[in-house]
Amino acid sequence: MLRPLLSKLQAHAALSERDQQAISGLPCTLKALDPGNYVFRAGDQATSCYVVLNGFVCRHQILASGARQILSVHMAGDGIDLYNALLPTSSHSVQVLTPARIAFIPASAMADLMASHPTVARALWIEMLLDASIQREWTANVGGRDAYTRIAHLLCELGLRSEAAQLGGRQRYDLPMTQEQVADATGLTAVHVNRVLQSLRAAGLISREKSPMMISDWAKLAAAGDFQAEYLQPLRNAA
Amino acid sequence: MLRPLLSKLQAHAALSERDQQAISGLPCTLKALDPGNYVFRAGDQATSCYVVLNGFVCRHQILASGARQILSVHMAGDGIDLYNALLPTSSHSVQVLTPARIAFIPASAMADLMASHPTVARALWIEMLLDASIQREWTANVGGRDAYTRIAHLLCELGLRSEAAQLGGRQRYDLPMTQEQVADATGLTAVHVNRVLQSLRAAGLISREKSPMMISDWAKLAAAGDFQAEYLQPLRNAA
DNA sequence: CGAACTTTTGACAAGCATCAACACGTGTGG
DNA sequence: CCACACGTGTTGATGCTTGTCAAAAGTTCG
Repeated sequence: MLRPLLSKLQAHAALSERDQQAISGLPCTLKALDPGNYVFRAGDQATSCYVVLNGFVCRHQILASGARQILSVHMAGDGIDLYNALLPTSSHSVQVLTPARIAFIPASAMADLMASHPTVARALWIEMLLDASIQREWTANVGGRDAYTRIAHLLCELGLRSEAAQLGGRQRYDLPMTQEQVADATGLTAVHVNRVLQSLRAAGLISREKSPMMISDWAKLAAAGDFQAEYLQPLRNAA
Repeated sequence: MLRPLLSKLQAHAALSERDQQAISGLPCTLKALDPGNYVFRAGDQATSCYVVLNGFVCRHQILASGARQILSVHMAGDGIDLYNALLPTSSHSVQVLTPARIAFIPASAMADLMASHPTVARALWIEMLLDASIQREWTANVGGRDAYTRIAHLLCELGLRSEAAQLGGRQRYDLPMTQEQVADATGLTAVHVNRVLQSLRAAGLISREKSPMMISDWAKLAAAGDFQAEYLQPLRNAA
C-alpha cells in the first residue's frame, strides 16, 4: 500500500532489502476522503503522519481576512508531516482537494523506523529538504511574480511533479484542481485565474481538454513561468 | 564561537556534555562580510554550512522580472543550510543584509556530527522543522495578506525571534533592514513600504527612534498583523 | 429535470506600482 | 572645511494589475 512512498524514498537513498521491508511493513490505516474533508486541523495534536495514495491534498491556512492560502499541494506518493513525532502540533491544516485515499501512519511508528533505520532516516531527511525547497519557491512565486507568470510556474511545477509521480507526462497530466483552488494556491482570485488561464490558452501555452491539463508548449510555458527546475532537483535525479 | 548555535539547539533537545562539546568543537572559519556580499551563490557547489554570529543575513532569489525576493531572514544564532551535506546544491543565494560575522562549517564535519551524535541530529532536525514552519508562514504572508497586515506580521516575527535570540525585547529590538530590504521580503515596493510604515506609526503601533525598531503596542501590532505565534512554537518553548 | 458547483463575462473600484523629484544624513576627497 | 556623491527615506501624480460584485452560461450528478 505504501509502495508510492517507497519508490519515492528509494530515489533519495539506496535502501537495503531490510529498509524496504520496514517501510512496507509500517502500520497504517487507510481513509478515503472527499473534497473539503480535513486530514488534520490546525492546532490539533498531531499523532499521525500521512501518505497520499491518490488524489490531491493541500496544506492551507485561513487568514484574518477570511481568505485561505494554500501552502502546498501533494499528490500520490507524497508524504505529509512525516516528522510529526518531533513537532507534535502544527499551525496549518491539511485538507483534501479531490477525492483521495490517504494512509495514516502513527507518528510513533515513524519515529521508531527512523531511529532503527538510518538510511531510511536519511531518505526522509532528503524528502524534507525537497519539501523545504519547494516551499521557498512558492514564497518567491506568490511574493514576486505577476499573475501570468505565477500561474504558469505552478502549472510547470505540478506537471513535473506529476511526471515524477508517474501520473502523466509534463505535456499532459491530470490537474484536478478547480480554478478557485488554483486561486487560493497562487494568492489570486478565481476570476483573475480564469482570465489568466484564458490568455495562456490564447498564447498557445496550454489547451484545455476537460480535466487533464494539457501543456501545448512546455518550453514556452516554462519560459513564461520563470521556471527553473533545479529546485526540484532530487526529483529530477530520480527521473 | 558557536555558542549562539549551541544554546539554540539546547532548546530543542537535551544535549549531553559530549554533545555540547562536539558542537563547540566543530571546525569553522569566521568571515566578516559587508552588506551586499554573498555567503553563497545560487548554483554553486555547497560545501559549507553557515551560522550567523551577528548581523542579518537573508536567502534570496532573483526573478525573471529582475526583482529580488527575500525568502528568509536570519539573525544571530541562526544556522543556514546546516544540511548541505545531503543536498549539495541550492537554487537560491545567501546574502548579507547588514555588516555580519558568519561562521563557515564544512558540510562534511556537520555530517559526521549528525552521524555520531543522534541527539544533536534530532535537535538539528527540529531546527529544520522550525525553519520550514516559518517558510510556510512567509508563503501565507506574501500570498494572502495585504501590505499593511503583511508588514505588521513581519515586524512581529522578527521581534519575537530577536527576543528569542536575546537581541532585545519584542517591544524594542534592532531592525537593521532598510525599507527596500523590507520591500523585497514582503514582495512590495520600497515606496509602498514607506507609506505603510507611516500609517503604522500614525496608528500608534510602532514608532521610530533611528535604527532600533520600537513597537509601541505589541498587542495591537500582532492583531493588525494577523500574527499567531504558534508557528514559532519551539522557539517559544525555549523562552 | 433540477440543484449545486464551476467557469465565464462585464463593469467598476481599489491597492499597489511606477516614475520623478526632493530631503536628509554620512562619508569622502579636493 | 566645504563640495559632492551616494544611499536612504519621503512625497506627489498617475496608471496598471488585480480585486470586487453580480449575473449568466456550462457542467455534473442525483
